[in-house]
Amino acid sequence: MFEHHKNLTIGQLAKAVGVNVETIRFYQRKALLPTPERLYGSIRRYNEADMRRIQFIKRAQVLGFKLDEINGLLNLNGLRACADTRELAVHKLALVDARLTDLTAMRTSLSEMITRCDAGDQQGECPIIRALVQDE
Amino acid sequence: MFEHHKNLTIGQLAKAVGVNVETIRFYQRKALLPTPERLYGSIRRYNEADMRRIQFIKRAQVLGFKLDEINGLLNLNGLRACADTRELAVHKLALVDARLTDLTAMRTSLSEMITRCDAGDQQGECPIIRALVQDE
DNA sequence: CTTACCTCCGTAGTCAAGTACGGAGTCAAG
DNA sequence: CTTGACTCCGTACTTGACTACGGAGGTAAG
Repeated sequence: MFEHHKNLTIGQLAKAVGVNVETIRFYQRKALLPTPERLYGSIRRYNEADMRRIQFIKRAQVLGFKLDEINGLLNLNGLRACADTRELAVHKLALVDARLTDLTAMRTSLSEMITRCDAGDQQGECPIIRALVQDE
Repeated sequence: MFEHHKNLTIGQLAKAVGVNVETIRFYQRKALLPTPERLYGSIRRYNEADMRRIQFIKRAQVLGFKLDEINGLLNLNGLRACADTRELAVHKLALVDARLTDLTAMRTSLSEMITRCDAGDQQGECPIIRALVQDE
C-alpha cells in the first residue's frame, strides 16, 4: 500500500487523484500547487495536503471556475474570505445563467429546424439551410 | 453610399456584416469564403453573396456549430443534403442537451452554496470553501 | 503629386488547460 | 551492477477561432 497516502511520488499522487503527471507539473508551474522540496536525494514527495488541493481544484472546475479563479479561491483566507468567495460564486452563477439562456435558445432553434425538416414542408430546399440563410 | 452592397472592399464588407477584416481573411484561408479575383488592378471586390455567406456562418455559429461543421453545411447540396444536415442538427441538439444538463447541475450547486453562505450557518469557515474541500 | 488611409499577404501570437517529448538523473529489484 | 521503471525539467505542441504585425503596394481626396 501507499502508507496511507503519505510520501507519494508524483506518479502515485497522479494515480491517486486521477490526473495526469503532467497536469500536476502544470499546476505547479501555475502555482496552484506547491512544489515540494527534494528531500533525501532528488525525488520529490507528496502528501495528503497535495491530494486535497488537487481535489479542491477539480471540484471547483466542475462548478465552472477557471484555474485563475481557483487560484484566487486557494489564496483567500481570513476575515474577508467568505465574502469574496460568495461574490465570486454569485458572479459565476450569473455567467452560468446567461449561458443557460443562450443554450436554451439554441436548443429551441435546433429542434424547430429538425421538426420542420421532418414535416417535409421544404420546397426543393433543406429547411435547416433555408433557416440559416434567412435574412435578419 | 455603398451602391447597394455591391463591389465592396474588404473593409466595407467587414463593417457591413460586423466582423473584423482579419476574420474575413481568416475565413478565406479556411475556405469558408471564396477569395474573389482581383479585377481592374489589384484590389478585391465583394458582393451580396459574400455578405450572405458570412451571415450564414455567424448564424450557424450562434447555434453552436463549429467552423468545420459549417464548412460541411456550406458544401452540402443535392439530394442527400437535407438528410445530412438534419443528422448534423440532431447530433448538435444532443450535445446542447448534455451541456444544458451539466450547466443546470452547476447552477444548482452554486446557488445552494450561496444560500448556505447567506444562511450564515458557517462555524468559523466559509461554507463554499468547506463544500469544495469536502471529501467525496 | 502628395498625403493618408486602405488592402494584400504571410507569419506569428493569443487564450485555456493541458498533453507530448526527449535527454538526463534516480531508485528498487534481481 | 545492471536493467527497467519512474522522475525531473524545459520546451514545444494541441484545439478553435480568431487577432496582430509589418512591409509593400493600391486608391481617393485635395
